[in-house]
Amino acid sequence: MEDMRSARLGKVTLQRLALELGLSTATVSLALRDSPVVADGTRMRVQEAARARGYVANRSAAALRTARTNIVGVGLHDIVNPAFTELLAAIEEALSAAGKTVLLGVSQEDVTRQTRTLGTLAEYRPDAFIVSPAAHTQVEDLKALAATGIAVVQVTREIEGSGFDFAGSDDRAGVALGVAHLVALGHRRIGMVGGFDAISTGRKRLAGYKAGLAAAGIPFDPALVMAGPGHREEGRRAMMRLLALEAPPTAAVSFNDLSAFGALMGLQAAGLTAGRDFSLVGYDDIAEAALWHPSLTTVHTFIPEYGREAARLALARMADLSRPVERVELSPRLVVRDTTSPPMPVKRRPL
Amino acid sequence: MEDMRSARLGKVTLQRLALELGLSTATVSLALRDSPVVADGTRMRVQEAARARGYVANRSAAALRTARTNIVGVGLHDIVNPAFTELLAAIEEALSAAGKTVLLGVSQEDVTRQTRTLGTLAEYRPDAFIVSPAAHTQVEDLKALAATGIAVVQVTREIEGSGFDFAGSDDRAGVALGVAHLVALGHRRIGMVGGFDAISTGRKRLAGYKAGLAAAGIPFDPALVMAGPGHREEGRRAMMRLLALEAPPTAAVSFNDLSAFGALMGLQAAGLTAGRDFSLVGYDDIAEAALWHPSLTTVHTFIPEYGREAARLALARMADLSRPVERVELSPRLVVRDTTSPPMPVKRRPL
DNA sequence: GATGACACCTAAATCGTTTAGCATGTGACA
DNA sequence: TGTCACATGCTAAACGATTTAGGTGTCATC
Repeated sequence: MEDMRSARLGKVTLQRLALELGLSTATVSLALRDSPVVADGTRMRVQEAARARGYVANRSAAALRTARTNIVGVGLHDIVNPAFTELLAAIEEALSAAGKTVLLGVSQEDVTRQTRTLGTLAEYRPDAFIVSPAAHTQVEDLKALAATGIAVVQVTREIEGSGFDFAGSDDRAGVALGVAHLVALGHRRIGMVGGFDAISTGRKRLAGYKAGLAAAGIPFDPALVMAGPGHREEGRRAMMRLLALEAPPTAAVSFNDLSAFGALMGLQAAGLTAGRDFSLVGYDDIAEAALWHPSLTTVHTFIPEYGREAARLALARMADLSRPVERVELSPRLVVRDTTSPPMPVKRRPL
Repeated sequence: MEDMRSARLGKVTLQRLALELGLSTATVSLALRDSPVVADGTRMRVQEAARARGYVANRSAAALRTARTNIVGVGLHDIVNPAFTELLAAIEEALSAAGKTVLLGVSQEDVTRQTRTLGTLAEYRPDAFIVSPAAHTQVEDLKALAATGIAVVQVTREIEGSGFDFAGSDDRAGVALGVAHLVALGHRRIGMVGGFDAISTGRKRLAGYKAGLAAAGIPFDPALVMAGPGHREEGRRAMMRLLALEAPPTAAVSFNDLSAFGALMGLQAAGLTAGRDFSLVGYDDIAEAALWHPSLTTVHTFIPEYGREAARLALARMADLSRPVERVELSPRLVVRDTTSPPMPVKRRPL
């Protein structure tokens, strides 16, 4: 009884298929993969039988033999932020189109968890890793991944000096664009909401902020920088603190759209209207940005594009481990919507 | 230095480790997995050596031998909708805590793509599948996955009569809650935005809409149902169409928050204010709902909770394939915010 | 009729683990 | 001294695919 069931449900392997067809496993294997060395008739017979018997290849076995898994490990520090969801979706789509499958790991911005997660992923011997490293990741953490000859590509964030491929946006230029826009509108006192030192994007975006100010000849005032992770809640608090300053800014750029949304809430809570009483520029241009009320002026960073680039880099590197390191930094574009306007002409507060 | 040496000496495998330690692979294997049959001293020696040499187990080999991969295939029809992102994040977290890794597949609501994707995932022999099936998925499509003895769990959506475990929200009750809320506010003419027949959630939510009306003794009017997928853009169009009716509704429930956001935009475009001129209830309560302006009254569906439930069901079923089928339907909760209010007392339009 | 050339297929050796079943060594005990 | 029990490790056979290095049969050519 048990036998019958297991016989019926019995796993159909290459060997079983070969047996049933009176062929060798070699021929069946080659036939299934459309090798030109097997005769057309045989190939069709094999493929037909495979279909009929519901044969499903066993990648573990193939991987063991070939040292190729067609798996790409994708390690992100967060997937709930819509920006990273878009990124993940783009990476998944591009890889899947190339016949690769995504093995997912999420670090939650925690290096310990990242080490554990990536270590586990590594046991599956992915052909490549695409990683957006958690804050405080060290060069060695990434190097360890590459040690076994696995391609490693950084996306969005990078560990400077790691020497791995990178795809992301030119964050420095991007935030500078936002500042330039505010300056052009007439703002001189411009704050920054969110962003922190422990990640490359934080550093690059802060640098962009400073560069933008410098280009306009505006001195940098550290009091106007409200560092923090890119959360909504954190953005709200940052805005409250900006508004509570002795000499509050009339405008701000922010680390990402999420913190900008929080900042918008902060403005609202303070009875101010963005785009009239205060100007705000976001970063990323996630779908929500256009729909917010008022709609968010922000910097569009082509996330799906650089997600696809990351996939391309991974495919290229796994094809040739020794190719020159490639960095892809897409130029962001300013998208002017309703949260920016010239500064209020007169009194905002008793200065 | 250490790295370079091990890199030069080639891949460090169990066998190599065994050789270097003067032990058999059997012993090393057992030692690494803390088997009690190996002496304490030996175990420590082995584990120390493994650490020192940077040994990374090869899951393909282990999987081949044990027919266990510790992989769970997660097939979603969409990951960009924040509701599914939250779901994915919850599933990933729960599985990862149980030592399982997520192999991701996205169907984009396309059965053909789903078949291909899940077929590919199957080659990796996941211990279980957690699936939110694309529209028009047939029972056989899922059965095919389970054929090889893989645990299959449905999440969010289900294929009725498939006989697989399921975790989701009680959508019928949920939407009925929303309708009841509108009825209690005094609305009698209530529309429905989004949702379609080809998916179980569409059917269940429509049923909830009808049930809600019936409970209030309000006749069902098919003209008030604007079916469609749960997109923002589609919600906007649906609202425009509702407002263009001869006798437009004074309120509506919607298939999900995304279509509700679209509907809010539609209202705004029509110069109406949600929560004053028109009442709207969303579904899911994604983070964005509370932040929208005005904030969205919606039905909270405990997405992370049922994501975790799905993970639990998958773990349970992979431990015991013959356990009784389990369905988990969490009861949603109405969250009243600012988009609902009593109907405008007098004229809305020339009727 | 020997000789290749060619088309097609096969035997067998891997890949790195796990595990059933057996071997060895050591004391305790009769 | 012989026997038993126990602790500890080892041998060897899987697992299911891929691939190298042939093997076999057929046909044209010299």
